[in-house]
Amino acid sequence: MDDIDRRLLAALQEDATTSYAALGAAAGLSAGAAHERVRKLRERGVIRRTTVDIDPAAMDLDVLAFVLIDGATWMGDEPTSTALAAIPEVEEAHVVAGSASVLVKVRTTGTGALQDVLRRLYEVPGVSATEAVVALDTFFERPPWFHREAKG
Amino acid sequence: MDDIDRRLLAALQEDATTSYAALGAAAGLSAGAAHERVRKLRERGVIRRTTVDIDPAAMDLDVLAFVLIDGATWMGDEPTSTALAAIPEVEEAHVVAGSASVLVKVRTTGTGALQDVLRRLYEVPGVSATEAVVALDTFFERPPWFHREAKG
DNA sequence: AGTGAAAACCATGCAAT
DNA sequence: ATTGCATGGTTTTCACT
Repeated sequence: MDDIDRRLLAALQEDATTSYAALGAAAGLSAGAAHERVRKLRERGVIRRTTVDIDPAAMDLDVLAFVLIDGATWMGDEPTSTALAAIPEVEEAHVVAGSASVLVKVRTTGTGALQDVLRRLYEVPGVSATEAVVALDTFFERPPWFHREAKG
Repeated sequence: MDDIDRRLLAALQEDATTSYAALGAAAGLSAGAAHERVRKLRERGVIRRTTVDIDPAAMDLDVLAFVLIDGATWMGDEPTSTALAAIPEVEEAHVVAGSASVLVKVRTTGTGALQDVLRRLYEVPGVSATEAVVALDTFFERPPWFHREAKG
């Protein structure tokens, strides 16, 4: 993981359709060498997948909320993860430190669907209370490590 | 935005390196037609970008926190957005309803760097208090609308 | 809007360094 | 690990439907 790798990752994160020739030019490498480095970045799991970023609004996902979940029992284990992953509207789930046990990010088509997700969250074993923080406007959402300078 | 578009989006979200021939086969279309559909999805902004999903741990981003920000003044406008976007460690920023004004998602290389981000957050005009909820473990993080069945 | 084929372009493998 | 080149596959265009 050197400077060249970081430059390749920055270019790919911005536009993964960039050709290996252009990628090489951006990193000071030939197309073949760029190809080989990217192959290894995938192999090592640094690049987890190549994907498309879809506008949630186009999918009618207009309501975003963060839900702080209090647990009556320990919720940091596998069964909780599986139960939360089974709810498609739950985009992220994290075990957190603080008064809450788990924090989930939820995206739904409306407030009615959000209410339904909260109902399903209460059916997850251990959940004793929830507090929803509803987003009114999203300033921005960007990938981790986006556009940061590749510094040695 | 019909069933075919949803099938194309689902396939691309799972693996954006899929060829148009394979994409067409998955959606019941020729390669040319699949290409044209995807071109239009990009044009309409449904597909915002083609990108790579990078493992944060590979970038030494080991600490994740959600910070609830209280504001002494109205923070729902442009200057706040710009000030928050200027902090690279801030991955997301949302105006929220509830006791807090803004919620940000922050990823840093350690607790020291997190403390530094909190310091910079206090320098954003209007910020009167912050409450950080630190993630101990991430169950999962997936794209919006991931892997949902394309139903009419 | 979709098809099928042609043409331009790119990914991928390889010999050499 | 990188280069330059060859080749096969893919993207992209186009006339037709």
